[in-house]
Amino acid sequence: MKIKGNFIIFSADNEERKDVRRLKEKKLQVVLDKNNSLPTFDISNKEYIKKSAENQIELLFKTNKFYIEQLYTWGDPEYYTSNTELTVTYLVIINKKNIKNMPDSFTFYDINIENKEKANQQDVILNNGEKKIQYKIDTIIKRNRENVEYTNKLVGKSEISELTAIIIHTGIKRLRNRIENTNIAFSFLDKEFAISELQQIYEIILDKKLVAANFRKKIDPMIKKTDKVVKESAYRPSSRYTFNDEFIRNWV
Amino acid sequence: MKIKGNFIIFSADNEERKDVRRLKEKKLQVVLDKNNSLPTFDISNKEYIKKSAENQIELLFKTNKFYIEQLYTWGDPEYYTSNTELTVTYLVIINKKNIKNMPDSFTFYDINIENKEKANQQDVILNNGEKKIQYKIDTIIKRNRENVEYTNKLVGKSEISELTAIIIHTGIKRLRNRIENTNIAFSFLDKEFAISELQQIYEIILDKKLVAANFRKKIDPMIKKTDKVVKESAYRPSSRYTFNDEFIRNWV
DNA sequence: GCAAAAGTGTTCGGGCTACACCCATGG
DNA sequence: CCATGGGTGTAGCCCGAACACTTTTGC
Repeated sequence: MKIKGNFIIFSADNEERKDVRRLKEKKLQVVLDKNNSLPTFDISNKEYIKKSAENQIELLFKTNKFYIEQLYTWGDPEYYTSNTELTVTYLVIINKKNIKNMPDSFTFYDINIENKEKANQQDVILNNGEKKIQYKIDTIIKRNRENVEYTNKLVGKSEISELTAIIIHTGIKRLRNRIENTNIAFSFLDKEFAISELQQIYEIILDKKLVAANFRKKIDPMIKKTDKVVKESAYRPSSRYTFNDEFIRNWV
Repeated sequence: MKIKGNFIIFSADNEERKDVRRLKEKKLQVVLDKNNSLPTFDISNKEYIKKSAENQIELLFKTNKFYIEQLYTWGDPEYYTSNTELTVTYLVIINKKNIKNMPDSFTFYDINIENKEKANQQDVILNNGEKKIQYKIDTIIKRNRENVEYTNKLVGKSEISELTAIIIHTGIKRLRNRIENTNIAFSFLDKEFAISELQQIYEIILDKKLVAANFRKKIDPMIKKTDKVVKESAYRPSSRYTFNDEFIRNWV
């Protein structure tokens, strides 16, 4: 049986400012290889699988600063045109500023998800500036006493494979879960950041606007104020904060 | 590379009554094969991996009523004495009353977790009536800005393999998460049940006593009252309830 | 009557939401 | 001076925790 590992790599990048004076807006991004597939790695027989994954990320981006966790193992032969039969996916969060090098074939695509009213179908547009990849995903929910089962289907044809679309979908769901229960949000940012930057990470992952005053209070125990002050916009400068290492939550 | 699938199968059984008049107490149980290992299945190249897992459970227990979800894929060669190099684990919840048949080599072990005060070490005792398997698990937590990493280690020697111990540990953690966010609790019970039975499922999974009055209110939207009344104990009979199919939550 | 379990109601506090309001900045 | 972002305070609401209390049953 042939096994492959692959990565769903998320990052958050600043878009162009709408107005010189205003804040930069962040976008959630994902890395695709040039053939619209996810970056892969080989699972060596002699190496701890997570170590293989970590080593590959270090090799690809020449940094050891990133978040990584196992996402899911896929084994539906229908998804494949290749002869791989099992794919172990790792979810990675990386701050672009830590990337020292990257294969030419990789590009970061902005993720835009539309059709939010219709929860069972999502229109996704991936955009790397040069190329746009569009697709629709249906979510079918089967509920009964024994189970709640989600099945995702790619609707129609797309440049992207069904498995890739489903992995992106599953990855975003995992991010949404993790951002509420862990400190993953900080992995998107520099060591020191403005609260508004952190809020933007929450907003792009949860895909909704948050009230700044309330957000500030909610994340207060997770952060520490530094004595540094930086101007993000043309307006009042903000203090820089860091992650509070003493913060403990019942991480799941 | 050699791949195996295996199962961490949970069930809840009634213990002996302490007093004829009192309620039966439930115990969380797990299935082990006779060599203290977890039941396995073969991952066929031609079959959807989840289907392989489901088919095997159906074959082993002669029922199609069970809950199943993928738990994790393990690949640390240190864990193995055998020549398997990758193990995909599925978590299964089964109500014993639905089991029509079972291999002789399987037994259900009660799970007792002690040393609760010391959160970083757990004493586990598995007991099937005839045999007791004891072991200790250490949880090492590494926290930093990029990650919160849990590493579990089997302390000392045990009749159970380290991977098996870790899978049980991980399975219980998953159950705890799922019981708060999904309807898995109902998979342990008959279609119709008393609220106290449901509460016992929550209690054995969360490993703490709950206040009946509050529990009742909390789960009220998830259940429907039937007109059936049954005596569980020698005292006031309870109404039977069923899962409310209309109940919708943001299942993760 | 009593103990245990089924079931209802009330109070309290913490956390989230909404929102008013202040300060700081530069165009 | 005004738009925008940084930052504080407060009032209302919902939900969970604690607990008092009633009802039902068998011994």
